[in-house]
Formats: sequence, C-alpha cells, structure tokens
Amino acid sequence: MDPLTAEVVELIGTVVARYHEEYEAAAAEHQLTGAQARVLALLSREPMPMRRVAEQLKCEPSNVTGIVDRLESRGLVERRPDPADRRVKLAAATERGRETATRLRGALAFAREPLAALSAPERTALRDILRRMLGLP
Amino acid sequence: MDPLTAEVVELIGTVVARYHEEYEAAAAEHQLTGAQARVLALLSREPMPMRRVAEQLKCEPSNVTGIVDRLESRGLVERRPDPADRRVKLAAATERGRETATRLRGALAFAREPLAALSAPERTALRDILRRMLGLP
DNA sequence: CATGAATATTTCATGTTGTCAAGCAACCGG
DNA sequence: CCGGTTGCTTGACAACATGAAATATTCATG
Repeated sequence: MDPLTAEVVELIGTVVARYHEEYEAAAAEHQLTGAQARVLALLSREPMPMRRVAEQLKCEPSNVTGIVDRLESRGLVERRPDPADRRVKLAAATERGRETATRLRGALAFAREPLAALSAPERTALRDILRRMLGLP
Repeated sequence: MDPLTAEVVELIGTVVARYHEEYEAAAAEHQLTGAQARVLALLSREPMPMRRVAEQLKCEPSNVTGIVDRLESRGLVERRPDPADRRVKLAAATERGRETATRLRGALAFAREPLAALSAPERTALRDILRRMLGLP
C-alpha cells in the first residue's frame, strides 16, 4: 500500500476513535450507553419494528430486546402493537425520549471541536470527498 | 448548526460506522474480537506495559488483563517481566501474533474499497483536511 | 380452508468488554 | 526504614453480543 493511502487510513482511524470517544461521553452525560443512545437517536426520528432496529444496528434481534427493555424501563421508549401485523412490536421514542435525543445531538462535541478548525471551503471539499468515498451521488 | 456542517457530521458518522463494521469483520475472520485485534495491532509494533495498553485503549487496566489473558491463551501474545521494574509486565506479540497482525492489516477492506474511489489529488486533499481537523502539523 | 413454512419477538445460556473496589507486590522519597 | 504511590490482578457486577429454542402470527400452497 502506498504511503499516502496508508496515512489516510491511519488518519481515518484516529477520527473514528475520537468520534467514538465523544459519542460515548455525550451519551454518558445522559446516563446512557453508546448503544442505547444510538437506538434512541434512531427511534426519535420514527417508530420502527424491533427487527429494523436490529438491522440498522447490525446485530441480532435478540440483542435489541435488552436494549429497548432498558430504555423502556426509563420511560424513554415504548413498545406499541403494529395494527397491520400482530407479530410486530413497534419501538417508539416517548416525548421524554425525543427530548433526550435532541439534547444528545446538541451535545455531540465532535460537531464543534474538530470541525470548527475548518473553513467553509474546506468543509465543502470534505463533504464532496466523503460523498465520493461512500459512493453517494 | 448550519446545513453544511450537519451534513459533514452525518457523513463522518457513516464513515465511522462503515470503518467499524469492516474492522470487526476483518478481526472475526481471524477469530478475534475488535478489542483483541486492536490490542494485537498495538503490541505487534512494540511491547509495552499493560498500563500503556489501557491508556491507548482508553479503558481501565483491569480490563486489559482479561483481553491479554485471552490473547495469551491462544499464543498470540506473551507477558514478559520488565527488567527495569519488577512491578511491570510487558505485553508483547509472539511471532504468530505478529503474523496474524500483518494479515489483519492487509485484510482491512476499508483501505481498498471506499478509498479506491478517490484520485491521488483527492487523497492528498483528504489527508490535509483530516490533519487540520485533528490539529496535527 | 387447512397445514406447513416463514417471520417477529422473546427467553435462556454463554462469552467478551467494561467499570469499580480491594488486594498484593514493588518502587521511591523522605 | 516507612508511608505513599504505582502496576497489575482479582472479584462482583452490568451491558452488549451471539446462537438456539419457544411462542405467536402471517402467508403460500395445495
């Protein structure tokens, strides 16, 4: 692998580590674990079946049961029946859950700290490059 | 938060998720967990005290004990006494451990897939922007 | 329409990662 | 030498993750 690519891979590794740290820290400020925060963020956009949560998290459905249990026991999330299919349980953020998710988004220091070092043209360039990396239009 | 910054934050989130996925997948191919792979990668560069491993992983030293235990029981890592300080145990990758780490590095699809979509000038631009983001020289 | 395959969720057993508190050994400064 | 600090391990415990088995419901096909 050429040195340039190697350096970029390493830099991305550093960004990944830092992003994670700060995500966990932001979650911890609200007494949430990283996984709980991710599920809450998901459900604050729209309710969805447990199955879909597992797909988004890329984990087994049986794992989601426990995470939603813990969020539900704290009143941040609730399970609703799906009128269209009685097998399905829709997980949905409660009002308190949505508030927490909003505060959580705002507390993500990553958006402020490292990104603040970039000028507007640099952010645009970064956006375009990341889009291309991810194969987005 | 302005829309541009918001989009960049989201894109970085996607990159982070993807990087993690692929790192875990590469580790799993060698029957390692993500944490084990990270520790092995660290130790394949140079032996270091358990304490330093914990610092690099940003976790408690007591956690490192277990991870190194599991790596050691599989012959990928060993503990050596530190001649300079008998309290310290130096964790070091074995020959097999170093081989595994090398294969692991090569298997990291992230270096190939998404980065392959970028031209050399784009990679240079990305490198420079990431460096500035991270406050590196 | 009845029956069997497939799907959605949960429960249970198990393993890894993570924390914190307590303990032991070894270092170090007075 | 002695008291405080440092490095590592142990134990108890919670969260997260997987896989297999159980239950309830849907769906397709004969």
